[in-house]
Parts: sequence; structure tokens; C-alpha cells
Amino acid sequence: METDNPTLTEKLASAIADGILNGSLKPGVRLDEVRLALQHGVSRTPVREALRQLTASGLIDMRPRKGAVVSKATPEQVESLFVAMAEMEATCARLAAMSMTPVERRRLQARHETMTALAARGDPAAYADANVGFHSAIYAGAHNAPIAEYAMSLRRRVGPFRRAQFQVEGRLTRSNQEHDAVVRAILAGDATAAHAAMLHHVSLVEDAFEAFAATSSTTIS
Amino acid sequence: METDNPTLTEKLASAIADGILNGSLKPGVRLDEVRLALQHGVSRTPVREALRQLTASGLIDMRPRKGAVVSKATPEQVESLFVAMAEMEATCARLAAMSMTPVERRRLQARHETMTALAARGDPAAYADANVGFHSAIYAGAHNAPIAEYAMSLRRRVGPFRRAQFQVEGRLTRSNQEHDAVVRAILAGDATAAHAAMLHHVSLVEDAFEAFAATSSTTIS
DNA sequence: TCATTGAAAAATGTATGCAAGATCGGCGTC
DNA sequence: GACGCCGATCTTGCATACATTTTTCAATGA
Repeated sequence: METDNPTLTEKLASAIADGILNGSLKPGVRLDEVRLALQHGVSRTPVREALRQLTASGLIDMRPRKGAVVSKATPEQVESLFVAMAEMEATCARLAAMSMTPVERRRLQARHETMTALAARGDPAAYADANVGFHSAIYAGAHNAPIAEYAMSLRRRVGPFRRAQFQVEGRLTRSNQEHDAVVRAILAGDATAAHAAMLHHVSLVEDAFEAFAATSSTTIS
Repeated sequence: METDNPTLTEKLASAIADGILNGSLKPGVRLDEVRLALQHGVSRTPVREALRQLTASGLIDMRPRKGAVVSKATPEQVESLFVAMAEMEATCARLAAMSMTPVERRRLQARHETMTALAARGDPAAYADANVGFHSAIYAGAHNAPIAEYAMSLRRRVGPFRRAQFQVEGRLTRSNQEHDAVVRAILAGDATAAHAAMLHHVSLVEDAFEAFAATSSTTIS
């Protein structure tokens, strides 16, 4: 009797999603049901259900009798994803400025101060980790589940394309400065300014990605 | 070549989604697999796959061995959905102000003028139909597939709760006036104004819903 | 050489069967 | 009379089997 609560379908969905997000399943790759089934030692049934689930979340594409492939984004689609993520993050910041509780605001400020120290120390790995928490805190602060969930799913989907963002020269410090503007606007309850600051921040992240992608052909490890 | 190859799973997903959205499957109702299977004359397999798909899209909830139920929205969750939809519509308007082509702008204006006439004539049904097209045009004008799709899915999800909005006294004319502000901002390319005008418009729609709901206990047909 | 065609092979779609939990009613105990 | 335990029944989870469609690929003819 172990905590075998998660169903095979769900474990598979997680596993496949991880594979896609960490780059071992690259966009455009065909997801053969029997191959996945054998690979995970299960039958096709849970594999198919997992694929259905991932289809609805946009991570893979299934065409009626053509099978499933990892969602392949054209450059335009990647651009759209980045724009969408920027807009959603900005919207979250807007809502957060209006809805965060005093406790949430204090915690956000504390996170920000920690990250300022990490940026000063020049620790990209730790900063990247903390960064996820920072943005998640803002999603949560929006106090709107549908928007927060969608923002998070977009962040996941663009993940494979932005892995090395903080390796761009000087990005760490700039990122932290932009965070500062976002945090100040949120703490001041200035919804418009929070929206603008976050949009600016995330758009620059995108630029950083493009700068990196342009100088390196190996986007994914 | 042929566009008709809907798989049983997909037809079921559509059918169940329709049932939920038009109110015949009410929130909280249990979705028994064998019952649905018999009801549609198929086996459990496609039913299960359809349920998986709908789960990921948020229309139903599945708990590991407890089966699926139609997502039951608490009043707070409904409120969140309305806020989310307002934000997404506003975002679409913002992007549309920046991205619409001249042709799209002209067509939007034409739509708006048609609706002005309908409002003057006092034809709620025709106005409601045209209204869907109006908002869809703005989604499309955002030129961002992820955001447009999410906005549309939110609109669908709140549909059951806002069916009678235009029956509120004077709503038709007010709606059209608000559209006018939105259209003018978009045509002028003023992203900020478009965002604000649309947010104002959709928030008022929500208020209209609440006013209606408060006076009528039969929210769903 | 290349296009065509058609049959074999492989993959997806659907149905059915079986096993493991969950639900619910009956029974006994306190 | 209330509470809790235990088994019958029902439901879900997964596997296997069958059906249908797509794809492959080679043989054939132009």
C-alpha cells in the first residue's frame, strides 16, 4: 500500500510533458502510441488518454487519424506565445496591484530583495530558480485562478525556448532592475504602472531570447 | 480533402461540451461513463478519452478514482471567470489597436455601424448575434492565436451565465455606445484607450448580468 | 525513369474483458 | 439508538482484441 494515487494516465501525462519541456522530445517529433506504451511498460489505453489530455493543454497536436506530434511552433507561433505570455504576465501584475493583500505585498518585496542579492552575487542558477517563484507570486497575487493558470501554462510552454536567457551579458542585473519597477508599482497599488512595467520586463526577456538564439544554434541542451 | 472525419471521441467531446454549455448538463452533475456510452451508443473508451480532453479544458473535473463531474463554479469562481474574460477582451482590444490591418479596421467599423442600426431598431436577438461577431472580429484582430483562443474559450464558459444580458432595460443602447468608444480607440490605434474602453464595456456586461440574476432565479433556461 | 496502383504492414480508432478501488447497505457491537 | 465494521455491487483503470484507416513500397505499365 503505497501512495499510488496518481493514475497511470496522469503519470504518463507528466512524463511526456516533462520530456517535451526539458527538450528530450523535440517539437515535431511523432509520438507513437505503441512506442510510448512499450517504453513505459503499459498498454496503449493510458497512453492515448494522456495524449488527449496534453492535446487540450496545447503541448501536443493530434490530428484525427494521423497521430500525435509534439507541438511544433513556427517562428511566428513562438513569437505569438511570447507576446501572449507578456500580456498575461502584465495582466497578472495589473490585477496583483489591485488585489494583493498586505501580507502578499510584503512577501513579494522580500522575494525581490533576496533576488537583488543573488543578482549582485552573480548567481544565474539561483536567480533563475528564484525568478520562477517571483513570477508565481505575482500570478497568485492576481487572485484570479483562470488567468493565473493560463499565465502559468504559457510560461511552461515557452520554457523550452528561453532556457538560457540569463546567460546573455548583463541580463541578470537588468532583469532585477525591471523587477524593481514592477514591485514598486504593485506595492503602490498602481495598476497601470504595474501592467506597463511587467510588459516591458517580459518583452525584454523575449528580446534576450532572440539575442541568444541568434548567436547560438543549439537552443536546447 | 474531405473536412469531415470527426472521430467518435471528438464528437462526444463536442456533444458533452454542448450539453454543459447549454445547461442540460448542470454543474455538479456526475458524468457516468457507462451511462454516457449507452446514451450515445458507443463504448466506454471514446467516452473516457473525451472526458480527459474536457478535463484539461476546465469544463469538467475528474478525480482519480471518483469519476468526472461537470465543473461546479462557486459564485467566486464565476466572478473570477467574468474578471478573466474582461481582462482577456481588453487585452485583445489593446493588441487589435496595434495590429489590425486597414481592411480589418474598416470591417470592424462596418460591423459596428450595422449594430448601431440594430440597437436603434431595438432588436435584441439580432444584436446579440451580431455582438458575437463583433467580439470575434476583435479577437481575430489581435493577431495572436493563443490569446484569441483563450478569450473565446472564456466567452464560451461564461455563456450560460449571461444569456439574458440584453434584456436588462436600456442595455442595448448602452452596449452600443460602449462599442463606439472601443471602435474609435482601435481605429485610432490607441492601445491604452482600447484596453480601458473594452474593460469598461465588459465589466458593465457583468454588472448587467448581476442585475438580471438578482431579479430572476432562473439563470439558465 | 517516373507515375500509378494495389496489396501488405503499421498505426490509429473502438470495443470488450478483467482487476482494483470506491460506494453503500446490512449487521453486530457498544 | 448510534457508531463502526464488513462484504456485495457498482464504477473506474488498464489491458487486450478487433476494425478501419493510413502509409509504405514494390511491381507494373507508359
